[in-house]
Amino acid sequence: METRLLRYFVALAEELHFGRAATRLSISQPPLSVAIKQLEEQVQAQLFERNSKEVRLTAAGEHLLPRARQILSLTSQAAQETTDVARGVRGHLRVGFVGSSLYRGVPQALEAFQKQHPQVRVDMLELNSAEQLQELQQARLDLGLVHSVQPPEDISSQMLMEEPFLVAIPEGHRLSSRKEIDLLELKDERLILFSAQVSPVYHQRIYQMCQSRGFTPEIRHEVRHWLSVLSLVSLGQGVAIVPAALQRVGMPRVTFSQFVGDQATSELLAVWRRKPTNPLVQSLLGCLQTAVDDIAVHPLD
Amino acid sequence: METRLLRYFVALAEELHFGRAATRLSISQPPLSVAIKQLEEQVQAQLFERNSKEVRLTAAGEHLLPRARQILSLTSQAAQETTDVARGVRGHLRVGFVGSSLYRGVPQALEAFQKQHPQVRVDMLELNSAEQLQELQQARLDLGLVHSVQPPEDISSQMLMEEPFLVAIPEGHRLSSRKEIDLLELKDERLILFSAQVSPVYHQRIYQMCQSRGFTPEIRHEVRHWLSVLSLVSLGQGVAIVPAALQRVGMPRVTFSQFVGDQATSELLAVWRRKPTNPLVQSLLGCLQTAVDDIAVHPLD
DNA sequence: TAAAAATACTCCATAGGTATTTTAT
DNA sequence: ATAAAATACCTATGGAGTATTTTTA
Repeated sequence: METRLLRYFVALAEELHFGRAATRLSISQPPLSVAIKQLEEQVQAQLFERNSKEVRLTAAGEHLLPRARQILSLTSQAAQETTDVARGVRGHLRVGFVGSSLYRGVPQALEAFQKQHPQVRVDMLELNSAEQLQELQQARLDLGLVHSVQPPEDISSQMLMEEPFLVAIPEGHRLSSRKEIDLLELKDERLILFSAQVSPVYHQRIYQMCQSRGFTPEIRHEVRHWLSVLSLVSLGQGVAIVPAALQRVGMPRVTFSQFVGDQATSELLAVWRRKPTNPLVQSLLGCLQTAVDDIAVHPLD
Repeated sequence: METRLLRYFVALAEELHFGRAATRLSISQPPLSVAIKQLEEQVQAQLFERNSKEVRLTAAGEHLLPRARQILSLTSQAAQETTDVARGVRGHLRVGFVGSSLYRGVPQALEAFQKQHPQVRVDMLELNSAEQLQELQQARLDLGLVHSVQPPEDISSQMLMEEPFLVAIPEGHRLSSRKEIDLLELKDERLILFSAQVSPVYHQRIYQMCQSRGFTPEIRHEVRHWLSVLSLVSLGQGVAIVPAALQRVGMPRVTFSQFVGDQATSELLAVWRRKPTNPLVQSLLGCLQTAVDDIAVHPLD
């Protein structure tokens, strides 16, 4: 039962006149007669009771009509939607992100993207970098927002931002309000570290920074969320080495100081499958880059 | 977007291999390549990312796949159902009936019919004879069960049963337990008549019976349901002239007597549109005739 | 008798086949 | 180097057109 026959059937059922229905279909009357006969043979059912004066639907025709209409409408709808998905007007994106990206413009980027693409559903999944790469390769994720990694061959990546680590210090601490701090000054401080389990990349980088400066940091607290890190600093439980973006959280009783000289940086990368290319990924990437750059331009507003 | 292309698309989406999909579709590989390309042009979307080593769905393809499956399934379902409707296996019947038909085997006929056609929905509408004819002609009814009428040209009819009128008399009444009664004996009795509004045919016939015997019946009660007629008789409010089938109700304290000689009969006719013929109508007619005949054979069991 | 559906036939578009080329790993 | 998709080309089915016949109200 081809779509064409259903289209002809619906036209005839609505006009109840072969000539008029044929005109509406932009064909001549004989092929419509033939087509209807063919459809009737295919379903082994007479669909119309007809003579030279009138055309009426049979019970079987009455049964088919609403179904044919539904099928035709679903068909054109599916075609239109598919076009829209290809155009990037409509669709579904699954985006992974590391927790710190929330303080680096990602929420703003999402808001802008949703405004541009109201028909697109975006699902956000908080995962660490390694997990995101895995999910990407299994095509369970369309885009990842990760810390610096070596992306595999079939994964593209784009650096969104790179920012220095700062020291977060509680007010009243001996180092508080210092403009610059040497990493070595933190030697005997209680360090609040982000969980190695949740972000091994970050954890390892801090560790290596200290080691290369000649000391092993004393780890007191290991927490699973950046807000917890800042909270503990705020409560005077120690100092923390955090990406600069964390300044924007506005946590009370916490001051931030730069390191003397060049230090390792915290990176935010977007990663996605090289093929097949989902046009929405490119579009979202644009929003991300814009939002991230905006954040960088107004570092403390 | 023809059904054929959707079939090919689903096959390829499931096999993810042109050769295997083509085999499954019983065609060769090249026409499948051409067909997929054609579909992609129609929806202006690449549906598969493909090279000589692998075939994968794009986001647009992922979007289309479930919809294509649904459309194909609805299509074959609609075709099958339409065939069934034409065969009389499945469908929908709207049946009108006059109240008295409930005591003439119609419920039994329906039960038998439903057993034979579990996929058929039967809607019953209690209407008087004239209303049924109107509804039939507007195709809002498939079958009517009416009292004797002159059916119009485009309406077929079949006499289901014809039975004498009896006199229903309360126990203890002077005429009670009489085997035969002359109509004239009812001259001064209080007659309980069925509503002229609900059944003008019946009402008029009783009236004419009396008139032709030389008297005008005294009308005391005019009720809208046969059970009400019998109830009033049972309560000693009068006598009634009722179709013989009413004996089967088993109303207590009511006896039934025949009229002397030939009297007018109460008929039950089935009526239906001559065209288009719904096969279910013929089938239900068969059940009705059987059930009605059964009733006639066992008049008092 | 007249309006409309069905039939007869012709033509051409296109679905499908075979042979071959291109492509990507 | 090889497996697999794309392309080229041919054939034949069948969809659509015109002319005509049949049907029935």
